[in-house]
Amino acid sequence: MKTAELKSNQTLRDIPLFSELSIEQLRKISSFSKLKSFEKHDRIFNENDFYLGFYILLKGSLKVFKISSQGKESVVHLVRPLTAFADIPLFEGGNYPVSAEALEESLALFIPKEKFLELICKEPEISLKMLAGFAKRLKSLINQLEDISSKEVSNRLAKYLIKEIKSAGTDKLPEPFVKLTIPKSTIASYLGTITETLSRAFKKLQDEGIIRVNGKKIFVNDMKRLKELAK
Amino acid sequence: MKTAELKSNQTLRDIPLFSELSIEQLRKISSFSKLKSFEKHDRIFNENDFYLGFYILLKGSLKVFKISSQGKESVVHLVRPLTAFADIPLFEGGNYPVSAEALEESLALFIPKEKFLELICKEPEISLKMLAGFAKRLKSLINQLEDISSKEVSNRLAKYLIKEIKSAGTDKLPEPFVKLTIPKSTIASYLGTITETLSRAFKKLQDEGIIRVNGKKIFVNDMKRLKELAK
DNA sequence: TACCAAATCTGACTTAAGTCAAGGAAATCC
DNA sequence: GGATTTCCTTGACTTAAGTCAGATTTGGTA
Repeated sequence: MKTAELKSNQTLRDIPLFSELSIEQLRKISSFSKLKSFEKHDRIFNENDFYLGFYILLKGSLKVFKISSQGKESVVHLVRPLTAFADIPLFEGGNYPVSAEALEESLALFIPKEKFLELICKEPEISLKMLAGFAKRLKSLINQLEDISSKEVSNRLAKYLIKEIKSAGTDKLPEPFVKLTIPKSTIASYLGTITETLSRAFKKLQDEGIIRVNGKKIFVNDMKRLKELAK
Repeated sequence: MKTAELKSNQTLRDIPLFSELSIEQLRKISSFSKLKSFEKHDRIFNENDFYLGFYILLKGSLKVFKISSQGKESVVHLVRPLTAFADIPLFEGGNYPVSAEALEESLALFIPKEKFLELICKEPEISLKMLAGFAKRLKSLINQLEDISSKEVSNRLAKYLIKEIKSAGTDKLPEPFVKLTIPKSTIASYLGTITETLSRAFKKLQDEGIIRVNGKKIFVNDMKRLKELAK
């Protein structure tokens, strides 16, 4: 990890959390936050590390995960740019409750706890934004929980693929597709399963003619049936 | 469901969310909130109902759940007194994302969305409390998710029993115990399984001499091993 | 290009948990 | 207090998914 310079306040403006702040306030945030860059496989923090502050991912992607007592990894969150992570302990106290690792070369803004809490007290608008962000994640965790306990792996995979295709923007093409940018082992863990089972789920969807797998590229032949499986 | 009168502002003071407000502010909250009482099995709201506001449970207990497309119930949250529920859409918009049903005779305070959002803008202290509440639930959902995808049913049951025993306050007795107040079918769904499997998990713990089951009363013979299973 | 290591896939097997069907126990209601 | 319904348990069976071991592919690098 190395520390870099924040190029402009425009970058800060793009972060939903800060979108409505004045130039003055953005300047203040720049003054106490730090840009940090990470190589693939770099650990950003470990579960139980002393909590110093939270991050906003600017570039790249990373996984947030826990290691169970039997040593099994559970991916809790896949983080994409402009999203905050490790913000939970800001308000709850305690150490980092999870670990985070870069999945590719990444850039994140580190915001120290104390300074941010001072800011939030002066600028209550931010706490409403924060509440909206938490609310969204609560909803998404509730859905993940429901999915994992009521659907089988191929259904969860279908849902994951649809989301990925949507965010890739190819969902309106005659043959929608995605290139998977994160390792299948991470996807497996995110879907609450293991690589072997995920591999079989891919095969199942392919054998049924719903998708076509070409290495890391997944093409959808039958979006209707994929959506049917996902719900 | 019938509407009752709020007895005093002291009740409001006991709610963590409102613990630091002035008498004046509490009076204001009383003025726009409504006490509602529910019989066992009463539905408080249904998934997709138009969102009107959130609740704080004062007495009794209830389950918050979703019904999957195959008709299976997933209990997401078991609500105990002085806890807020259905507060997520306050900040995210949309309808109720879950359903809620009373597990016994219960009493809840209903707080309408618009009035509450006005209050929160004037009183930013409340949003910090709210953030703390959300943070706690995010952590707990992350743990639930990890448990459900990495532990087997008897381990999850062990963890559940320990929590119940702690909140019953009998954990320091020579033979800690709890009386289960909610139906086993609800516990099963909360633990991400079905009644038959839960029943077998109880039996397994009993056969191993860890607990003793007497109808709805569970006695712990070997707390050490129960804790071992739970982690 | 050829090599190596990591990631992924495949097959054979095991196992935890779900399904179905039936019986027993508890709670609830006249 | 007996009947009825709801809840819980048990047994036999099926199945989805995990385990283990080995083969294959891929990507990065010399």
